[in-house]
Amino acid sequence: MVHPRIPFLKKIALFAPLPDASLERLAEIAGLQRFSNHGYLFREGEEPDFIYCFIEGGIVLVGGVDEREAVIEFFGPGESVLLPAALLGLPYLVSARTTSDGQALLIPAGKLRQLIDEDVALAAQCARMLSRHWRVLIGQIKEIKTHGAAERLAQFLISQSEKATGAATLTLPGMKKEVATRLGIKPETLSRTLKKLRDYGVETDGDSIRIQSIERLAAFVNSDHD
Amino acid sequence: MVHPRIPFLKKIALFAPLPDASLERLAEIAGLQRFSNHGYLFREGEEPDFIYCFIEGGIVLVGGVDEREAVIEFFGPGESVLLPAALLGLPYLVSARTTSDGQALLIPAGKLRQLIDEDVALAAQCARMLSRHWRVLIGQIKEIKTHGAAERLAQFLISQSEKATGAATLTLPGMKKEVATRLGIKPETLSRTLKKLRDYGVETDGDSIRIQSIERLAAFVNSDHD
DNA sequence: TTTCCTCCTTGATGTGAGTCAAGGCGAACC
DNA sequence: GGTTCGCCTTGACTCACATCAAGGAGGAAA
Repeated sequence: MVHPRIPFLKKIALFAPLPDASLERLAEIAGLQRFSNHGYLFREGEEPDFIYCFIEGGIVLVGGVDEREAVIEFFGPGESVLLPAALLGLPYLVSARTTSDGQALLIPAGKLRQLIDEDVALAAQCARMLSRHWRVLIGQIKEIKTHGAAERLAQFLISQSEKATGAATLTLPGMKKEVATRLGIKPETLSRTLKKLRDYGVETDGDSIRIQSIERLAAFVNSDHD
Repeated sequence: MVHPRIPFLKKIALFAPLPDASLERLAEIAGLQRFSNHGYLFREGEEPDFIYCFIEGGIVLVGGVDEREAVIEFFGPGESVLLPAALLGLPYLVSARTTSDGQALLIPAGKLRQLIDEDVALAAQCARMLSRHWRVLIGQIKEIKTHGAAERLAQFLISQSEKATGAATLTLPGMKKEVATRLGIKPETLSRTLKKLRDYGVETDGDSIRIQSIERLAAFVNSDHD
């Protein structure tokens, strides 16, 4: 008798590699929830109730408020957020705004904290996933500190395209103004910078972007162009 | 018969909360090593051999090379680095330059990867420590994206002082030029910015800094001062 | 003492991105 | 249809920080 939520758990990178026994324990406590676009799933400063694992649709993690808002990263299907806050039982450092309709698995933070002290497979997998997140953030910090706006945008576009070579088409994971603060720039600057990248084979049409050659863009990122 | 390296392990935040059984397993594989100032402990791109836990002295984590160098963070006694790379078995994303003489516990990455799949206490503790690091990095990203140079410097000085109120004296954790890139600015700008902060009660004398009132500095960070 | 470093500071000038302000464009609604 | 509203783009101007260039201060070695 397999639990009906197991197939959903298998879609989440954090849980997919776990043995059946662990998955079943998680399935017991997990809940499925729909959400709609342009809302907040949770806000900075709140106590951690759940971790969110996205089955469909996605969110953008933002820190700070209004004019001092910093977009940390976009998250979509298969990804999960809030593990750090849940494990430590500390208030969220960020808010999550939905970027589309969708549904998410919610795992209660308290129960997860219990499980992690009893289940090696789960604990080890959490550590590995957190390690991956750490590396993503390090990459972002290096990029902000060492590259200008145009290079950061180019790198971001490359990271958003699944392919690693040739031409690619992608859809921006959120509104342009969210993409702008993800890159640490203003919407006006994003607009101008996208125009500059036309010279390097980047065509824009609304929130859909076409890269003529990923290699060419990548060359631009790594060039010193003094 | 207690292992002689256990007292050292107890000084490391990552391991301190672990039960004796876990500590003994770690003690078996750990080694103690001295290092001297102005050298590299490891470099970006290398395969992970060890995680480094600092007993005495410290390092600065830097990404990139030379003129495109980004200082990620300073680490000192009780702290540890490279857990993410070790757990995933992926090449280092950063290099470590020593900022003083000192000694570190080295834990072999391969052995640690084995242990973590067998020892719940260790795995859970790694997950918690990685969660803490995640939150530190998120804080840094928010700060870079939402605050100007003077505010970032002020916040950094506050974070470096142990106290949370009143007056404080602190020593910069590295050379001024390293502090500068930690803040995402140039050494010249750091110099000028420190001068500006004199108006807010920050006195500089070489690498030693005196803050007259932490509350006053904190107020400056959070003010919009338009 | 001298030279020769390396690190830091200071001043003059340059520039990338921010700010301010106007308008375009599509979606939703009456 | 027309109106409104939110998102994006564009242009003119500003400013924070970078760059370039010239010392100064301290330490090490001869």
